[in-house]
This record gives sequence, C-alpha cells and structure tokens, in this order.
Amino acid sequence: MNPSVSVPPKRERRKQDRPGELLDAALDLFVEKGFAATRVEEVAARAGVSKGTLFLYFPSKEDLFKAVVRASVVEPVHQGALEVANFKGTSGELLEWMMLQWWHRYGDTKASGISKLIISEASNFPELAQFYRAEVIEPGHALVRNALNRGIAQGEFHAVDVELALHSVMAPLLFLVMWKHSMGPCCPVSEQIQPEKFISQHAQLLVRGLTLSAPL
Amino acid sequence: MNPSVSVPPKRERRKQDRPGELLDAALDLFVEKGFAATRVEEVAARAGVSKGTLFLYFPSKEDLFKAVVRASVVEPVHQGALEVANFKGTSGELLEWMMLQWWHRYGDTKASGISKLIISEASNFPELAQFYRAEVIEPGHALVRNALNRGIAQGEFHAVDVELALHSVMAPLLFLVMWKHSMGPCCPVSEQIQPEKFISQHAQLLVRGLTLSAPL
Amino acid sequence: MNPSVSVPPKRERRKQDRPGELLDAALDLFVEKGFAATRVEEVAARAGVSKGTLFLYFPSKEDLFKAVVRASVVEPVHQGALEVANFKGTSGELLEWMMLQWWHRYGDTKASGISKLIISEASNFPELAQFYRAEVIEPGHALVRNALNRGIAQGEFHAVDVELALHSVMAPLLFLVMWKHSMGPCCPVSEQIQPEKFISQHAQLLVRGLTLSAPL
Amino acid sequence: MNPSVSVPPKRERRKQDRPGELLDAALDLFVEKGFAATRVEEVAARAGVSKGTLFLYFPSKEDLFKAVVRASVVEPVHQGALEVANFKGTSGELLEWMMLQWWHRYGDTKASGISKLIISEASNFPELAQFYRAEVIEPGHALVRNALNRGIAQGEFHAVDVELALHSVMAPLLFLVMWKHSMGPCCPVSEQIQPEKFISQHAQLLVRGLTLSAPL
DNA sequence: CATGAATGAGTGTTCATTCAT
DNA sequence: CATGAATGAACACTCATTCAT
Repeated sequence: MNPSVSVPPKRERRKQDRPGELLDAALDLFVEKGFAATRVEEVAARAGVSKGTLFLYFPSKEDLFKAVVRASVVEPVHQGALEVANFKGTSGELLEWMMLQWWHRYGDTKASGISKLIISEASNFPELAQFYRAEVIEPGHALVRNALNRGIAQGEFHAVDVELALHSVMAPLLFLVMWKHSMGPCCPVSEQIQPEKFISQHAQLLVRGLTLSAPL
Repeated sequence: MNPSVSVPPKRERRKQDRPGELLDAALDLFVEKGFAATRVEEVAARAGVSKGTLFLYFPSKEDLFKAVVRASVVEPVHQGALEVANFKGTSGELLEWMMLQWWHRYGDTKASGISKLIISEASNFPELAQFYRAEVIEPGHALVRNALNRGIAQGEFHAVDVELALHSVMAPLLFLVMWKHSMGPCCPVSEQIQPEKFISQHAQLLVRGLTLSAPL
Repeated sequence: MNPSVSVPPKRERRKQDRPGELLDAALDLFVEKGFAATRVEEVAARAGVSKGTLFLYFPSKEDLFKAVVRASVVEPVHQGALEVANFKGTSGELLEWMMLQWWHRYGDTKASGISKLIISEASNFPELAQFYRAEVIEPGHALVRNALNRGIAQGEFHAVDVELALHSVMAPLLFLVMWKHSMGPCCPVSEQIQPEKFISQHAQLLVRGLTLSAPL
Repeated sequence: MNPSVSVPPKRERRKQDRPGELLDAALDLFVEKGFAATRVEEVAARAGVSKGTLFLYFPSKEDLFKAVVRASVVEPVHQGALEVANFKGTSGELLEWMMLQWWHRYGDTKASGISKLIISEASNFPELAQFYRAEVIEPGHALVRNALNRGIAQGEFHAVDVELALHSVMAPLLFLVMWKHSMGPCCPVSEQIQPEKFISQHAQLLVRGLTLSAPL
C-alpha cells in the first residue's frame, strides 16, 4: 500500500472531529433531557472523551449549549432561501412544497430538537432566544411571507392578513416537531402521526382556504 | 349576624390554601424555568412559606411537579365537553367557536403553561406524559374529532382524514401557547401576535378549505 | 431547677457561634497552608460542621478569607490607640512599652497569622492588601510616628527621619511574627527566639541610638 | 573565522538554557502568586516552552519548586563570606557595610523573592525550610554574629546578647524584602520606602546603640 | 404544624500529569 | 527532544431533603 495515501494520524484526525462529536452528543442530550438535567460528563462520555476534554473545546456548559444552537441552526435556513427562488408553479404549490421541504430538511432531522430546546429554555437564555429569532425564525418567516404575498399579488390568494397566515403555515410544522420530541415517543405506534400526509392535507386545506375561487 | 361565624380566621383559611398556593407558585416557576432549573426554596418563598413546609405537603420535588400537572388539568376539559353538546350552528361555526373557547378558557390562562411543561419534560417524566395524553389530549381530540365528523356526516365538509385534520385545528392553538411561554416575552410589542384575530383567520381558512362547495 | 435559667436550646446557641468558629478554623488553616492550599471542607471539618454549612455563612471561599482578615484585625488596632494616650514616662520608655504591648496583644496571638497571610496573598488580593494598609498598617504607623515625634519635640531624641525610623521599630516585630509562622516550627527548641527579651534589647539599642546625649 | 564555529546555533543555545529559563519564570510566578496559585502552564508559557517540556526537566510541580529554591540560594552566601574577611574599618562600619551589601547583592534582586516564598510555604514544605535554614540563614547569621563578636571583643560594642542582636540587624532587611514583594506594589509612589536611606539610618541607630561610649 | 439550620451527594470546572505523535 | 491533546482526580459550590426545636 502507498504510505502517502495512508490516513492521517489518529490523534490529529480525532482532534478535528472533537467539536462536532461533542456538539452532536450535546444536541441529543439537551433535547432529550433539557439543559439543566444534562450532565456535561454524560455529553463527554457519549462523544467518547473525558469530562476534561469537553472543557478544552467549550469554556463552559452554557457555551456548549449556545454552540449547539448556533451550529445546528444557521445552515439549513440559508439553503432554504436559495431553493425557493427558482421554484416554478402556482403559489399554492409553492406553499405545500416549502412545507414538505422544511420537514425533510429540518423537521425530520436531529437538528429539529433545537426548536424544542429553544421553547424550553428561552426564558433561561434570553440572548439565545433573541439570536434564534433573528437568525432562524425571521428568515423562515420571510420566505413564507414572500410566498403568500406573491399569491396575493398574482390574484391567486385572498388578501388575508399575511402576518397571521404565516403562522397558519408554520404552526403545524412546529407542532410535528414538538410532538416528535415529547409525546411522540410515548405513543403507541397505531397513533403515530404520518408527517408527510399531515403536511399535505394541511397545505391543501390551507391553500384551498386561501384560494380566490369564482363563487366565493 | 356574627362575623366570627361567617368569616373564618385568616390564619386558618391560609393553612387550607397552602397546597394550592404552592401549586400556583410551582406552576409559574416550572413553566418559566423548567423543572430542573427551579429551586424548591424559590417555590416556597413565592408561596410565602418556608422550605420545610413545602415538604410537609409534597414528599419530593418530583411529587410536587406531578401534582402541579395533575391539578392544572382536570377541570377545563370536562366543562368544554358539556358546552359543545348544545351548540347551535354549522360545524364550521362550531369549529371556530371551539378554538376561541379553548383559547379563552385555557390558552389565555396561566394553566396553559402546563402544555409547555409537558413538552419540555415529557422525556424526563414519561408516565406523566402518558397521564396527560389520556386525561387531556385524548378528550380534547375527541371533541374536535366529533365536530369534524359531524360536518362530514352532514355533507358540510369534505371527507378528509379526520385524524390528521384534528391537528390542523389544534396546532395553531398549541403554537400560540408555546409562543406565549417562550419567545413571546422576548419580542418587541410591535411583533406580538393577536391571538383572537389569528385564531379567527385560521379557523376561517380551515373551514373554507374543508367546506364542500359546489364548483370544486 | 429554675427553667428560666436554663441554657438556650442547643441548635440556636450553636448557630450564633458558627461564624466565629468558622473564622477561627479558617484563620488557622489559611495561616498554616495559605489561601489556595486550604480546602473549604477542611475548614468546615475543623469548625465541626459540614461543607454546606460553611456556605450558609460565607458566600464563597474568597469571602471567607476576607472576613477572616477583617475580623482578626480591626479590633486590636483601636484598643492600642486608646492606651497609648495616657502613658506616663519618657518617649524612650513609651517606645519599648508599645513594642511589648504589640507583641502581647497581637504578635503572640493567633491573629498575628494575618500578617503572614497578607504578605503571602497581597498580590492575589490587592483590594484586601489596600484594606489592610489603610485599616491596620497606617493606624499602627501613626502611633509609632507620634511617639517618635514626641521624643524629638521634647529634645529627647535626635531629629531622625521619622518615616524611616518607624520601620526600625516595626520591622523586628514583624520579623518575630513571620518567624513564628514559618521557620519557627521547624527550629530546634534550643534555637528558639525569646520574643520579650529580643524586643527589650532591640528597643533599648534603638532608644539609645535615638537619644540625644551630651557628648555626641 | 567561520561563524558556524564561533556562534553556536540559536536552537542549541536555547536548549541548554531551558532549565534556567524555567527556573526564572517559576521564581517570578511563585513569588508573585504563591506555590498553589501558580499554574505550571503559565510557568512554561513565560519560559517560552510547552507544558510538556517543563515536565521533561522537572518531574513534578513540587520538584520545580524545590529546584527554584535551591538554585536561587547557593551563590550569594559564599561570596558574602569572602568579602567580609578582608574588610578594613570599625565593627560599626562593617555592620552598615554588610547590610548595604546584603541589600545590593540580594535584597534588591529577583532572588530575594525566595525569602517571601520560604516564609509563605515553609509549613507546606518543611524539609525545604530546613534546607534553607541550614544553607542560607545560618551562614548569614554566622557572618553577622562574627561582626558583633568582633565589636564586643575589641571593646567597641557593649556585651549585648549577640543571638538577639543578630535579628536587630537582619529584621529590617527582611522587612524591606517582604514589603517589596507584598504591600510595595500596592502603595502610592509617595509612600515608597527608600531602602538605602532606611538601611543607613537603621545601621547608624543600631551602631550608636551598641557602641560603648564614655558617659553611659 | 412550621421553621430554617444542617447535611452531603452531586455537578461544573480546573489543572498537574501523561503520552502518542 | 518537544508538543499539546487528553486525562481524571480534586475542589468549590449547589440544592433537595431532613429534623431538632
């Protein structure tokens, strides 16, 4: 075998991965047990390192928490914005597509636990809540707002209050995420909600309600 | 009339209220900070008693938590059921009325913090989550399910998947409650959501989407 | 027996004593091992209480340290000032008397460990050093300064530089204290310094050196 | 000449100095913050090497501490002894000269921090205190003892208790050193002590007190 | 019953020491 | 030799819980 192809030294390779591994472990545990009930030692153990190592990368438990939120959150939003731009179809189709995308790219992902985390800990970490609102919620709302305004401007939708309709779009998505991270695991399989089906039906009801049809 | 007969002595009246005052204080704090981050001493202080006294009424912090959930929950549901029974109007009107009622009787109440609590702590207290599902969520769902089925049976609504449509009704309500107990306090007044307006608009969009109209 | 004469309840009596007992224990250990090398649990144990109890009275180890310094230091200085006022005798006799008093009232006391503590930790606790300078050193210096100035004004002493002569008086006292808390315990009994003898001889040499005698 | 022969490569020269640089850095920090409050990483950083390297030269923090004391100590004493031997002048002049020499060769030097260190840590490192007493204090005392005995034997001084008078000579010097390493840095410039002036005045007062003059 | 002083197990954080590279 | 990532024992501090008064 060619030595020049050999993997980088074990110690060094792992070092690069540490922060990510720790953030992953911390996300899982924070989501599952909340900030206060999660012990840093457990986070370290799940990441396969000792307690001391965690503090090599994050100066405190609180900083770890903030890093988890920031890391899990910033990316997905930007990607979403790009894809909306070149969507072809009616505004109604766009809305349903956006909702399903949100689910596949975020809601159905480990990162969606962040939403539950923020809900749970917002009053304990106000700056973090602000950050989340500015970096995640607002950009997301802007996307939905645009879609709704487009529909209204094109004569496809009624002239509803867009700022409120926004939440008619987002609330079911958040509900799915909250459910998944709280009651979901406690429910019998027979009662599990099927996310895509629910999103589709909700989107269709909503679009039908929004649509400016002749007889109304 | 002798006042000493009609008005119980202040001391005694307070004693009787102790558990209730403690539950009140605990609800506030658990909702605000979560279970783990709430100190029993703070609960006791807010209820105006000493730390020791709290343990006279609740054998442990966990028991206090369970009592908070159980106490905040039983009432509202039963009342709701009765009132729905004798509602006169279309199923669409019933749905909107139910949503607004839910908001006024629960969502706009301190007790709605329970919903946030359950979401936050469900994985730490699974048996409590089960209890809540059985005692609160299921009965609530039954009410909505009935209204939807009535609309379908009467030819007012499309034959949608009722189990999913359920959540189209509930999700916005839960969203309002979550928002109120997490991001809400961090938001500038200008961006506050107006609950009744939102509920009305959402209900109307939904009902319009559900309604079996001629041309569709 | 008359119950009205009975001792106060055990729990309560001890409570009053706690801070003092803790300060005593802390003084011993801080002097012996230094601030950093002293464990709070050891302080608590020596005071006969648990670790938690210490934090009931002092919010942190640092606060305990400051309290030790303040408590051990403020009193002796004030007492000293009063007694100097009504001393009858020559300024030379006054100086020797003051030095011996200082030794008996402070140097030969557990509290003198504070001097070593301050020397050791001054750079780690600058505010404390300032406090000590203002509250202890300066008042002490003022006493000595007055005695020297009196001697000079009355034609008993040479017109030496009083600010420097001050330290000729104090240095041997500080030396005794430092020695006692550092090398002293390591020395064979045969080499122990006899404080009173040393102070007397030093005072007499100094006074003789200061005294304005005819032939010089 | 070939420069590669005359000037050793920089890397190699530094290697040779490593232990010395580490001892220097350690002396500074131990004196400033005490043994326990000094972190080895800081010592290493100040010496310009990594933490691991320090442990290449000193097996433990304690060993580093002992090495610091031992290294800072041997030189000055021996030199002093020699110079005293061939001093010409009265015993009084000798005493003052010795005190000033001590100050210039040791007290005014970084090495004088050792005195503070020993005072502070003697009870934590008894064997080190013993070593210091035997190697430094005793030889120093011997020098002073000889000067005093010479003065008495020659009829220049009173027959005072030499073992005590010893400390009348040394105490002011130690005081200067202690002050410099503790309260000194906290004091306003206006209150700074001028060491040489103080030493001279103290020496003169002392010698005058010791001197066997006619009328007394 | 009510209190609040006392407890001690538990947690976040530090830091001397090791060792693979 | 030199490095610095990793370790884990040790420590300051918290807080649910107990119990003498």
